[in-house]
Amino acid sequence: MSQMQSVEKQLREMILGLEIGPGERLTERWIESRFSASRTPVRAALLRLETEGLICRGGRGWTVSPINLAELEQIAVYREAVEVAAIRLTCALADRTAIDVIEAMLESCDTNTPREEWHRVGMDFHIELARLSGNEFLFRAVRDAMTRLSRARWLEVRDEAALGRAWAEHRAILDAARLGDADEATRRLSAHIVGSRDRLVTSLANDRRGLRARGFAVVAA
Amino acid sequence: MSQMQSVEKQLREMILGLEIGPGERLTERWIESRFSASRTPVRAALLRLETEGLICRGGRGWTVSPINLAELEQIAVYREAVEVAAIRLTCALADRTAIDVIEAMLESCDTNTPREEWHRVGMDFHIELARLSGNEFLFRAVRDAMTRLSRARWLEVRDEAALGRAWAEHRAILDAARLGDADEATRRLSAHIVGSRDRLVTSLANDRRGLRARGFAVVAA
DNA sequence: GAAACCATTTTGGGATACCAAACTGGTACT
DNA sequence: AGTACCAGTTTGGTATCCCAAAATGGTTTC
Repeated sequence: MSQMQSVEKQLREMILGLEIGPGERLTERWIESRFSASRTPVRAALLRLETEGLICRGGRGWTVSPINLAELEQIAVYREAVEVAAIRLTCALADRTAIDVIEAMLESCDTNTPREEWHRVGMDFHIELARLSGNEFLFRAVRDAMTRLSRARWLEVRDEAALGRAWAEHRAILDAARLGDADEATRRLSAHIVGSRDRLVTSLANDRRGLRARGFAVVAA
Repeated sequence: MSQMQSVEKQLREMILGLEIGPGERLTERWIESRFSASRTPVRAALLRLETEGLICRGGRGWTVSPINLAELEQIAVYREAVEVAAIRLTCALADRTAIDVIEAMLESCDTNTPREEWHRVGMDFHIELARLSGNEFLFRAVRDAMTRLSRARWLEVRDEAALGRAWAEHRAILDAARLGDADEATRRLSAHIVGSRDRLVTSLANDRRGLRARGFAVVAA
């Protein structure tokens, strides 16, 4: 793997894992020394992460994108449109057995599963479901949207009940899709996404003070 | 403007303007000398154009993305989902007077207008309509999709009647949106996009031989 | 004490040198 | 004639150096 890819991957993981907090400043020189790479691959990696929305140019220098509540709401609208289109395509497929693979993914989570795994599976559910549509653009759109939501979802305070409810909603969506009932699957998926958005934004808005205290920039617009 | 932006802009225009044909190979050194820039900004520009899908890594070196018929069909599905979501938001707006600006854009085209202008307005119609939704992600999605479709649409053989029909469809979409009739606007928009896609793919598939003879790579998948 | 000013440092943007891998063209051998 | 092989060239990937602009911090001035 080239240094460019290596730096990009590691830096993305640090940002998504909140090892570098939202709003923190980045300098090319720091990254350079941190990953023992020269500036050329570092700059290439920064350019790519910028298009992913994980970092942005903050006047002079680079900034890890703050968590933006208005943006989270817009992303929810966007992903709803795209995920609905994807599941409608999937419901129209003759062979929908691949849905079982996604269901198995859900089943692999139980009360002993670490929170980090729940988080990953929760994202992958939507991403893999979009992949089934066979449409590369719908798939990428969902994957990119989930990447942008990842940090906010990790910060969201979710109790055991909320996790279980989301899990059940995922199951219900799959059940409708397996039967090829596009309208029902769409209704359930839309409700799930809208519900997720509301809980997410509410949770972050409430914790905004605490998150800022931990050094995480959470902005309203 | 930085050299990076300058190279990116000029190279994008050359690709979209088919001055560099689909499928052609690019070398960093050629671009370097062509635009009198060093490899650093050239490399940055290439990385950005890659994320736009205008160029791709072809094993060794860079290749101007071929026109891919299967991809065009997938993009049509994608943009339909996104544009429909956008126009529904727009129809729900209290103030829809901005629609008149788009209508004025359409009106500026008549039989004396050069073909290039028709092409640009045809794209901008969809982009600006998406912008009205106020959702940055829907807007970007439409803009990026139209960028990817741009070269193919330019190559499409369209007679006077087809241009007029598309123009009338655009008008009809605006009329429904202005009244706030989301369902009717959606129906007309969907039909328009599906029709465009069919004409586009059919036209390119028929002309594939001729296009290849002109040095334009047109692939089926 | 605050504000204006200037020297120093830091930073991103750009230029260039170097390298290993891949490609090219020709040659020798069968 | 065809094929295997090899030297030379080209190319993207990387490291490093330079530069102008912006930030920084201390000092002077009012």
